[in-house]
Amino acid sequence: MNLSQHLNNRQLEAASAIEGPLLIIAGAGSGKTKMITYRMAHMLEQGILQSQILALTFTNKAAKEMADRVRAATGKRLTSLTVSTFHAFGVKVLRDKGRLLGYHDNFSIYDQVDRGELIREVARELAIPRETLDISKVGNLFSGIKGERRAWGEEAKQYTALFNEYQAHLKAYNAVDFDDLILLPIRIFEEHPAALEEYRERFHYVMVDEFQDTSLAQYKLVRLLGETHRNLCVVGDDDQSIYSWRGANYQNIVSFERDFPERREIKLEQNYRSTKQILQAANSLIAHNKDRKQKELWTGIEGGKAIELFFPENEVEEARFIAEMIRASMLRERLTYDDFGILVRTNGLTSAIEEALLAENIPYRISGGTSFFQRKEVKDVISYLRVLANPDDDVNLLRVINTPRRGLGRRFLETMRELADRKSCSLYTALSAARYAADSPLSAKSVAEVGDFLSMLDHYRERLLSRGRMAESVKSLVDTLDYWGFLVAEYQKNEKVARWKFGNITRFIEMIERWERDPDTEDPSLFSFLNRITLITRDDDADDDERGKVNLMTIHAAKGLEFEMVFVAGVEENIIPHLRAVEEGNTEEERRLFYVAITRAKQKLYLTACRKRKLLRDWIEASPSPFLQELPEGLVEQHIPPKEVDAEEAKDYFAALKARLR
DNA sequence: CGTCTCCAGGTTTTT
DNA sequence: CCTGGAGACG
Repeated sequence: MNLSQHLNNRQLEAASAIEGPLLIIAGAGSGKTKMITYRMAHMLEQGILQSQILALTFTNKAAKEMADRVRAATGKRLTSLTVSTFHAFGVKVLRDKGRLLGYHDNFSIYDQVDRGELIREVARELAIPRETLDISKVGNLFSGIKGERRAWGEEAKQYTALFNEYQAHLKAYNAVDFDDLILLPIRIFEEHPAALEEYRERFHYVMVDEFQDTSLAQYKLVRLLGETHRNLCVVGDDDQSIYSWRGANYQNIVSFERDFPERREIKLEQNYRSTKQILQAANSLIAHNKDRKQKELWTGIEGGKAIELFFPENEVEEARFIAEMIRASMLRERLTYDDFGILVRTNGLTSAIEEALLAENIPYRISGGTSFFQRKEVKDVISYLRVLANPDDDVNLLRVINTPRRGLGRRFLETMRELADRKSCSLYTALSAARYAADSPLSAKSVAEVGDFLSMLDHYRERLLSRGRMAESVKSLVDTLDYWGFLVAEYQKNEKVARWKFGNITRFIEMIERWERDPDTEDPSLFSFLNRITLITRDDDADDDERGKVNLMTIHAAKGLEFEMVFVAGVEENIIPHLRAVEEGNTEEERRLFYVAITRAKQKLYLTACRKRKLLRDWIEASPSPFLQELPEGLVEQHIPPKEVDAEEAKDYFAALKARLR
């Protein structure tokens, strides 16, 4: 393979530096993925074994894309190359070595919904009044503490007892939360040097993509693995760090420089994606951030068109404008649907746009929002599977014990929880005991119901844990539960909804079947299936029929993607930058977010800022985003409809914008 | 004792 | 607009 044929000098330098620590600062659109692909292909060509390489990414999509591209470049089957997200890697380590910390390999993984339910449950046990507890806030606090990005401050201290109980419950349920997937591997490696040694021996070459999005804990994990052989390559762009709320800390770039002083540093600054106009706008915007590594992105792409800024009356107008613009440009510019990206700050902003696209008959795909696996009906089935895999998982047992209804209600559960607390055992154990106990505190009717429930679980546990034909067993389970009858009863007024929901379950079962039959699935067991789907948010299974559609998504979801034509909707104060972020003092991150949005565009960028917008129930006046002032004058063509000019003029900001236009 | 119905409250980004 | 909790009914 001749690298210099495909890569520019900087890229070539990065791709050929295999030994020793390497820091690559890769600007937006600088051919990062290409460089990584060739770097990996080059490594394999140099005789490095697939099994010696560990590549860590942030999203499943990125992992899949990287593997696909390396496969395409080398033409090899990648049987033992590890390309995985941090969390998926954590699962692997935990399944491999979790026993060292007392975990069984059927552990459950809790997402933040489960986490919230567990916190609620623990708070109930500790008799903490519900109204004093903001579940999601406490959940974030716990996550922050576990990820070492928050300390036990004054206001946090009041939750110490709750936290300790939360942790104890997780352990008792043989469950881990997302933070544990990083933390527990670190603990395993710190407490069991032999395990660490084994992993260091195995992975001689470690690579991290989107390094600016790693958390402190993730960096610690990577450092542990790479400390001895020091073949650690990290690739990132501090200007695209947009996940600080989830613990991402681009200061890790500085830490890396400190921990690996002999590192080489390479900057990729040539942009192959966007026109001069777009790149200039992006550069000038991001220059307003104080805290960044100096770099100057440049492009050779000439002949670009102006960025255009429109001010629709409200979000319905905005959506219609975008839909019409797409229709018109398809003909004019000879573009196809998938050349368009519509980016928004929050998921809530997609609905008006969806409606307009539907009305215009424009096929679209939407990513983000509640994922397929979070839908209630799917989650119900998954909860059953989790309980079958791990009966001590109280959170999931609670979710299914009365769904569909079997007359085991609030009072019954209170009795059972009391019993479980008293014997300090799991609910499942308490149920099993109550079923046969002579002095059972339950009514005969409840005992009979519990008996049926447990027998049913036993039956399906046996079926699902023995190898093979999972999909069939799940289908049978759904039939036995009469979930269809349950849905019909639940949505009497709306049979369509019931049918749609059942359709989702059918789809879910088909997914199991496909996964089960896929020869690439290493371990087609219930455990590995459950672990896998917890870590999938987007429905990445459905990528075949998604071609030829307009892409509607949040800016976060758009990172790493590019489109010929990009619309950024809702470029308004309190949205970009988001009000909550500004309150928390994260304006710089919001600027980076806008930077990411702008740099997705190859040829043409449209920005829209509504005059009015419906918030909750009422209409509010909206103002254009202050970031618009940071774009260079003359680059942005502004379209203010003449009739609108007087009424809003009172808004001084708007007047300022208008003045600049003339 | 369990279920149904109505009402209030709340929406940043996601592995 | 959807969810979770409180109170009425069966």
